Amino acid sequence: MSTLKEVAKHAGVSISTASRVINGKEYVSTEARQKVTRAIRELDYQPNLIAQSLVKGRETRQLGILVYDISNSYFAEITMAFEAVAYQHDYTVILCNTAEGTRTLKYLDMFMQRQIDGVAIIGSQLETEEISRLQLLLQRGVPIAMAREKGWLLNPLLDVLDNQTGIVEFDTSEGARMAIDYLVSQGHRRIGGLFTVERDRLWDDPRAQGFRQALEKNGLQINEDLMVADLKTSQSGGFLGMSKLIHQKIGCTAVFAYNDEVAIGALAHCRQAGIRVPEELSIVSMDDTEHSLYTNPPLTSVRIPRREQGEFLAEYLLARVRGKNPPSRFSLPVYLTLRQSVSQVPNNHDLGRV
Amino acid sequence: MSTLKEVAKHAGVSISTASRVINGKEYVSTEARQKVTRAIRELDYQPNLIAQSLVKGRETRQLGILVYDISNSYFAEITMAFEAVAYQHDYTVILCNTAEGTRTLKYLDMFMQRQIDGVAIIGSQLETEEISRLQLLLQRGVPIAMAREKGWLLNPLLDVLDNQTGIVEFDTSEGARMAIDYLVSQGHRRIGGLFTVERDRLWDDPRAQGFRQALEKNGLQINEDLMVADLKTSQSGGFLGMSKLIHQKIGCTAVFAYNDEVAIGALAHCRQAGIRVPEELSIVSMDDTEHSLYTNPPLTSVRIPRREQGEFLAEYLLARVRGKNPPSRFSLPVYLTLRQSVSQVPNNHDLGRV
DNA sequence: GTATTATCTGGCAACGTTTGCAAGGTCAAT
DNA sequence: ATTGACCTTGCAAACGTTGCCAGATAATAC
Repeated sequence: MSTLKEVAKHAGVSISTASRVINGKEYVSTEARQKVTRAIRELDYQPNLIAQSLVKGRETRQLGILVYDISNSYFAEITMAFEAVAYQHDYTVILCNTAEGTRTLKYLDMFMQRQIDGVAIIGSQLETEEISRLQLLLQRGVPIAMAREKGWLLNPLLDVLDNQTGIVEFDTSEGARMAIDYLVSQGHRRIGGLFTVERDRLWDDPRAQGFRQALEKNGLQINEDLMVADLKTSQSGGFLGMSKLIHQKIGCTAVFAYNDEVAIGALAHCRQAGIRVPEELSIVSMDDTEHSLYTNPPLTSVRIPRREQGEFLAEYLLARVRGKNPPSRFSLPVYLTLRQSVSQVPNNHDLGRV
Repeated sequence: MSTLKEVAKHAGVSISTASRVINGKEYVSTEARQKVTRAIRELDYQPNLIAQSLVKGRETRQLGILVYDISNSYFAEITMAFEAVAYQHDYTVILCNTAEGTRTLKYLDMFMQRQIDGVAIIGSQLETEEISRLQLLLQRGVPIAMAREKGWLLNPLLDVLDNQTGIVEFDTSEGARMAIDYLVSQGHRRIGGLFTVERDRLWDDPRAQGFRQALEKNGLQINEDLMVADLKTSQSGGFLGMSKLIHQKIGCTAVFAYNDEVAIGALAHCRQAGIRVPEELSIVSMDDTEHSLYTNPPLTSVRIPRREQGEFLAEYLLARVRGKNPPSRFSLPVYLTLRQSVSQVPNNHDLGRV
């Protein structure tokens, strides 16, 4: 493992000179420069970033990203965009999956120990202890950026962090309202919902809030039996949710799904149960991932931009690392992408089959 | 950013003693131990892993993973399993997406500079220059592990690496044969294929090889017009591929898709073109990701285990880091999962509609 | 009592860099 | 010739750890 010392020796110059060449500094004779360059090539020298980081204080050129579930393409695409930006700036990304158990806390500690340059958080709700770790990180000058849904009832401790972190947010409550409004405009009156929060915290979920608000606004009554909660955020969750909804024996003509994955599962269950979508049942969902284009039928879904999230997070952190003061707030618009999973309800069709 | 020195001072002991406490070494009085422990708590001390790595030589406790496309759930699941194992051993994972452009080379250099402890490679084919970088890595004692398909015509340079790296492999050619055999057993005689390699390298792809072999074995002739090549490995690729196949105007009753993503795209195109699957056209694919369960109809697909790949890669690297000599070869079985995307062809039904 | 061993502690060099500083050059202007 | 400005170079101190070594003290054995 060739070191700078070896390079210097091989080139017949001092370590300082070799260092200057490597860092492209001025005040080096062309002769010395050539000798060092050759030595570097001949020895396959690669600078030791560990030693560099140590002497430079911070500057490990590493960003950490806490993501809830990388196997969900929504998160995967955010992560990809994040990584792409980091790569362009010669930064490296440490990936942390936080779905199972309580990994977050340990990961945050690891970040501190690794003298990481910045931390991005996507899709994990934070416990009190984790927040205090984040505060420690901030105190030590490590920038933090988060992606989050507007409207969640946040741990009040988060307020302290609020104006010290970069935040990209999007209004899923508004998105849900748009989706429901659209369903109503198509004549739907009995609309079911598939949610992933626990039942007793149902109204904490902004998507559920939007769902409710839109129904109320349109003068429809809320029937909590039509709202399935506590599902896994996955296709299997949607599958199960749909079956539960059917067992309710309360007809609905449309279903709002928490996200595309859930909707895909729901779609699969409909198919198995012989329910035609959208003829007999309309479905809307959220995220608008690539999948929603290729389902049968393609899903009408609320678009939550993903690439933009990843890019904002990375760019914010990198700007902070450079000592700049970038805008710390970024609001992403959401909008409804119409496809074929929703159909109009005939006027006389009051009770859905489902 | 409290340092060990500060801890020592605060506790009224020497740095060495503080260090001993932190590393749980013997020969420390309980009194000293208590004082140091308290100082650590009061100062929120976290050891600086950068400094530790520097003095310990290697031991950065970081693994790098080069993965072709993290937004593909096949790769994502391998990555998740890899990360989970790393996490359990207090290792951190550097994520590198290699799909766009020539990132691999630069990433390998970054790995060297970061004194990484091990490298896993999934789904990227390696150029000559990249291989020589890998050799350098190996020379420097960095273990390497790869996941790969049997049967690819490999860069002969790879042979040199072969017995120095951990390799988990699976026979997709065999998988393709199983899939085709099954189609034939269901009476299919004209079978199309959707592939992602370039046309002129078509027979390099083991899946194409298996496709061909199975047809030949069953006495069916190969019609290259029924084999679409050069598709993107994505839903959009499958969508496009299916449309090309239809335009061939050569009827086929079944289609073999390169993987689930491609199959999902193909399915979507069928739907749009009004072709019923499996009644009018059967589809088989490979990977057997979670998606294949929830498509309409659920896909018959060749299972390529994912979690096992990620776990093997991580465990191999970690064992090597520990100086052990783990088995360096691991063959994963593939098998066909039957679902509803294939139907039997009536005896008299010779020409397919597609 | 001394010798031997076990336990505890602090000093110091090392890991591979960067960087401030001072010393030694060269060269043009005086 | 002398001055000063500017290049070029190497020395040495840092960065935060670990781990060897040598003292110091306490405990045990004779």
